[in-house]
Amino acid sequence: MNNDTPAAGNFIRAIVEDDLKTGKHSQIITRFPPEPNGYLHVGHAKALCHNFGLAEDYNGLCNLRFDDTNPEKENDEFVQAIQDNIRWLGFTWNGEVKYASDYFDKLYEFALWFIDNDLAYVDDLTPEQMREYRGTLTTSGKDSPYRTRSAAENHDLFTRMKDGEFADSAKVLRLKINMSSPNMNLRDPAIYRIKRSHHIRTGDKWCIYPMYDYTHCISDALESITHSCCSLEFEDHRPLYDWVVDKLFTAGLLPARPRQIEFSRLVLNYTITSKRKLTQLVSEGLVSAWDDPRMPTIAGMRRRGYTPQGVRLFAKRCGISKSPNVVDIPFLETAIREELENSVPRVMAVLKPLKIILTNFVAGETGSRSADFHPQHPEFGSRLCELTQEIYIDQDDFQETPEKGFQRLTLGGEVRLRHSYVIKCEEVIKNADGSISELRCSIDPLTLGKNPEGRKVKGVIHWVSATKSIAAEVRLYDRLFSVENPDNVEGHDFKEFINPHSLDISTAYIEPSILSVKPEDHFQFERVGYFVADRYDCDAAKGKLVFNKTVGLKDNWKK
RNA sequence: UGGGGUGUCGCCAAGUGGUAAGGCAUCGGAUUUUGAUUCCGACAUUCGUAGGUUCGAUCCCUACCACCCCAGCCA
Repeated sequence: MNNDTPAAGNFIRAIVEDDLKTGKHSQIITRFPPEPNGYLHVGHAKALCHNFGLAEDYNGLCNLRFDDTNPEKENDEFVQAIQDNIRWLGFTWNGEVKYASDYFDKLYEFALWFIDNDLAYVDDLTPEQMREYRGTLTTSGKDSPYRTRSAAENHDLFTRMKDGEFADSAKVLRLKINMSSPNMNLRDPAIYRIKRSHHIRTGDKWCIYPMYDYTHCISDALESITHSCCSLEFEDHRPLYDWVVDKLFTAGLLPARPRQIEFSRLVLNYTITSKRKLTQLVSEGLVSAWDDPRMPTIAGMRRRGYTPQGVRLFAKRCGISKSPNVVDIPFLETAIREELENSVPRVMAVLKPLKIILTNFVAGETGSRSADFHPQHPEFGSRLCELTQEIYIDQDDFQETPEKGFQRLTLGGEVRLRHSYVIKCEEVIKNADGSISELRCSIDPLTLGKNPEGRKVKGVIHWVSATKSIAAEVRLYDRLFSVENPDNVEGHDFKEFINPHSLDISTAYIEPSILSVKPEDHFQFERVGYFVADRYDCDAAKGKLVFNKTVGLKDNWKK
């Protein structure tokens, strides 16, 4: 089994344990707050496993809250897909799905409260002017001329903003904090903008929308979130988070004061996790869809054959810290493979067929063996591996003149047919162009279910009956990008690095037991790798068999 | 030249004043009708660098270096 490392003591768990021990909280509540502007990817999977995992492990709750404050980019397809992904990973959110937009009325009232307490003002500066007034990283900003408007005037103006009296972008509501703060986030951040855009939940009710920094912390507090975990880039938003929450909490308007804790986001080499760029791959048809098996999306990984347990194992192994969490794809693949190892049946399939005629095969006399679907798990059942006179083996398993160390079939050499006899290659039949067309081999009749006497046959190869095997479409995947960091190569667009060989479709011949396959059934094709029946295209009843290669087997043959 | 972070084995990652967990990878070896799996064993005298405090420092102090984030009416 996978030696599940104990949920590594990470620094956030240490904080949670301490809060529980000291009685600061009797129960923790975390939250996962995706913006529905794209599909969830492997980086979200890490964050999601952390937030939901924390709740699971400490008997707490985890809310699912869509951060739907920017109607221009958000849509319902994403809302649905995200929920599917989370359920698929096996997590359950607390109560109903929540939306930041559930709090739009509250948020509006609080904005008025900030205004009435002289902590917010309506600003008429244009976006360009605002940028100028903000100053730079090294120079202080300066106050907007509108900063000194009276509370009454601001109250009136903001009300009219809401009522649609002003054009989009004509005014914004800003918090009155400190224009010379070294922290840019505190230089009077805008918290409301005018934007006439149809919202997936609230329709056309609003023409002003609250912004992230203002919305997120208040939403957390309204839900009594105890630990609000996010990625590192929000570290210097924390003073703002605390500023907003403290003001409202002190005034008795909020039930809790959540704590924001930041950890590093996941970086997977040879892939991208920018939602904008993933969107581009889909919209430009560079991949088939968001769930293309080559996509690093949760939906893509699912279609590729990754399992929830495998993804969760991966996330756990990545850990939670504040140092850059850069990992290689094999690290992900190992977790997937490891989890599949003991949970899926094995069958034989030949991807690049080479025909063999068994010269001394006698129908009705030459025997066949029944074999378990998993060597360590007899409970998976068994099936007959029926030998026929003509079989296919994989082209890679034969070398006329073997290279050093090759222990498969050679001319004049012997090899074990898995679950069947030892055979010996007597003759190589070639085409006019010199390529091999078929092999003539003889069976050693004394080797069915037992080792030959007096000699050792080391090699074991897989095979299928040429006449009884089932042809199926197999989709072989390789990494989508050919460089480690496609996102970040100076002077180049990430699309230049798309691997032209990331998808290879071919035909495989699979043993007949495969006929009972159902979509999303996982298998190990022995000696080849793990495959999954495509969840949409595989339909055995209609005679259409389609398998996606999930991940190859480890290959320790050192050439 | 501002602010916020991070630097522990090839990659993740614990630890934190008492002499470096674990996982992945790698390398040996055993078992094996999958060159898979499984199993055993090896794998940082050293914690970005340089000083300092201390009986003792990866952990405290000082300086330095490298890298990441921040100037959206995005999240």
